[in-house]
Amino acid sequence: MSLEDELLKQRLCRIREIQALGYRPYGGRFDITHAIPEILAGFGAKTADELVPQVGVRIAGRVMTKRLMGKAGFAHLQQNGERLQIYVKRDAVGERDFELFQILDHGDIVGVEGYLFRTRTGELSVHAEKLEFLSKTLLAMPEKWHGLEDVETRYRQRYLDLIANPEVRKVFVTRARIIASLRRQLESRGFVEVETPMMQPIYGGAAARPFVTHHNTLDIDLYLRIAPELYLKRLVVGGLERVYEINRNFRNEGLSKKNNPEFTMLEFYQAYTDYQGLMDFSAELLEQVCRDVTGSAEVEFEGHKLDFSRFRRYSMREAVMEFWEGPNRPRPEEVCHPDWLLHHSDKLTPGEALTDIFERHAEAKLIQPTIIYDYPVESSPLSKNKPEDPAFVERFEIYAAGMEVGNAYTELNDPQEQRRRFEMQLAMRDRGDEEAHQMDGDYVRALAYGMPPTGGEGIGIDRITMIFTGSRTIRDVILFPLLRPEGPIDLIDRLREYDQP
RNA sequence: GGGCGCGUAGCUCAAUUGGCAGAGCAAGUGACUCUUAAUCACUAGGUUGAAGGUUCGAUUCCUUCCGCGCUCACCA
Repeated sequence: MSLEDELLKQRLCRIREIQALGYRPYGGRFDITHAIPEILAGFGAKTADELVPQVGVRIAGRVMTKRLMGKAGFAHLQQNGERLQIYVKRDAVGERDFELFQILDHGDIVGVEGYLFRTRTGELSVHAEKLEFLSKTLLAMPEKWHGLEDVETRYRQRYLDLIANPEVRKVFVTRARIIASLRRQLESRGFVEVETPMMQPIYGGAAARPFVTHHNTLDIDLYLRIAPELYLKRLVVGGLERVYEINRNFRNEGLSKKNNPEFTMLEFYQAYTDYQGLMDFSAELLEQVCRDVTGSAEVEFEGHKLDFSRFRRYSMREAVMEFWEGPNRPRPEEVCHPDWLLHHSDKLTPGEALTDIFERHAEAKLIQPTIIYDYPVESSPLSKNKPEDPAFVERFEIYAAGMEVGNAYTELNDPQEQRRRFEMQLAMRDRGDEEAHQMDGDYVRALAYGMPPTGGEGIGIDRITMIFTGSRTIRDVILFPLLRPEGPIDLIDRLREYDQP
């Protein structure tokens, strides 16, 4: 019999002992007067004298440590990532509660009624007068000193990660604050939050391979969306002139430190502005997120201090010249010249070559928050051309920590030009490009009713969360990142074996 | 999908050139009414990810498979 098996049997026995003492092993409602973090915040600075007269409290939490010394003992209860000590003395709680305390295991969840005091060593603690049992753990907690290190277990059993590693909880609280900051800022500027289809008959708005699913009643294949873009712009046509969505996109592509197949995007559209207007707005938006989350306009990421109060701005051509690696740094006339571009890339068109060169030379060096603007038309079928240079579009991307975190452009609102762009994409698709856009007839029809001049932008929530939480991998900012399925969980068989009604 | 690396007790980690698989925490028993990584004494716990091979002998070397990580490709 394995040790784990032995432990499970012991714990199942404990359930009967708990019942024999008159407690429910999986208890019910327990009204608390304070959450543990509230007690620490409200009373953490009070001296022993200031805790007189007695401050009565009812608290609840998970037993994380326990020190039993004959007829008294201490334990730390954890709630919402913070710990408070309780002192349980037989003379104070009575025989029955003390017997319960003696058989508590690490990981059990209990309620405690008592009063606040300071121990001889000065730690704020609850002097217990009554215990209630709330929930039994059947499995061993991770090691109390080192926590849970195994990355696979951390991702597969995130609940254990959250119990054992308080800093993990902070990452996800910060993620929620980032999203709240964005919502607050957008709402204050009159943006309306909407939800558009996740399941789409035609996928568009980005270049990516989709996931396919099937609807039985209609007997049609549907795609999980790769972007909400084309639906949000339909709404701008309909008069929702400031509109946004924060939701999941799905792309059937490889996994990496920066990519998870499902990820969260903010997309917003604002009528009557253009990409220049959005550059200023983006810088304000992200600086405010940084201030809301860190308290300043700077955040530390892998040894760099990223300053969100000063966005740098380069055109893509300027960036190639500025960040060129090696000798023969190109001159302005070279980065504009098709022959030079095609000579320095194996791509087939000057525009694709410029993008390729930019990605190879510059992208990883864009550590400080940076805006790169003016993209070649080839990779941007939904953006408006630059009037003075139709080979380029009014588009920019936001980089920070060497990652692309945002993408924005002046929206193409000419239906005739949009039809031509879609047909170019169809030609690329015929040549085998799976990621080329499909023709979206209804989207062109919507544009044909007239869409106001509009700027639109997408910001990768997971990636900015990485930056604002100092996370090296996207898996550390997604609660349940995609892993290969685990196979049968043998706990189920063992529970069945030991099941006694 | 390619390359490289890792997988040892529930958890965190050791194990010399291929030579009896170990420690701390967690668990069990006992002592202890201000401890805090509680302490002290004793006890138990392993198909070294799986299968095969080389060898007198494999955690260690080889092959295949499984899982994870890094990286490249794909992709923002």
